[in-house]
Amino acid sequence: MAKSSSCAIEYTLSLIAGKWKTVILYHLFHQPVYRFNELKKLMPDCSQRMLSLQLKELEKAGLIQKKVYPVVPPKTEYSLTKLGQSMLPVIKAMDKWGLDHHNQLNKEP
Amino acid sequence: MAKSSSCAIEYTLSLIAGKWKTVILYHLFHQPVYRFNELKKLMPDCSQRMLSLQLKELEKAGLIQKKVYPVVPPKTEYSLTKLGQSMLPVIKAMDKWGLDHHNQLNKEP
DNA sequence: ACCCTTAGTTACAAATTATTCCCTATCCAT
DNA sequence: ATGGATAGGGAATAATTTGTAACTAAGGGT
Repeated sequence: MAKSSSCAIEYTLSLIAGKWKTVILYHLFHQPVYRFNELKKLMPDCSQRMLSLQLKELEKAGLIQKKVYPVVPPKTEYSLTKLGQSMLPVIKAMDKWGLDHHNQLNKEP
Repeated sequence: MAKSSSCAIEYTLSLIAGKWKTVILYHLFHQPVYRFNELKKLMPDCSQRMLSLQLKELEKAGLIQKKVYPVVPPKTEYSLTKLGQSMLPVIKAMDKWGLDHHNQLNKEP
């Protein structure tokens, strides 16, 4: 995304700044392996194409990896790489902040 | 930015996702008060316009506040709100990750 | 009279991201 | 023969973000 970043934070942000990337990472922290359509179901507002793009970028960044089974119908499995796992503190901090401060969330009984 | 987010992480990301927002927050954590041009100097690649926009969005999000002194030439001071301060763990985690993993950074002696 | 400073704004162009809709391949079941 | 399931790809378009450059106000200094 960003060509170069003089600053550590910019760099981190450049890797996770896509609209769905942090959400994907979040899900993969909760369950280590997901198939494409399983992720899709977890993110109903994310179109198939966007999911595909975001996965591709995460993969390119080295945060996730995918395993393709040459079967019919196709089957792929996505999981975090070691690098991706190291992002856990960031994702966790963001999740916690959101839970603590997004009042619109889980308000109704 | 995002209209609504079903998920905590998306919400957090929506508030800090601008190109310079995390950097601004980062600087304000290090020094609690900055003037516009002081921030500008810390972020040479950020244009005046972008800085202005990002500050405005951070303010709208309630993460920073600004104090305007009605003097000539103008003087304004930016600082974190309480809400902004609560973002520290997120910013810190991102900074740490970037430092740990951005090899291009501080490589040469 | 003219320039400097600060903290912006405006207008416009360019680049990046996101959305929509439809298309592919292959095998299995009906 | 048709339709379904899975994991995408492609093209066109829309929306958003970012970049560039010039402009403003108001007072002080020379």
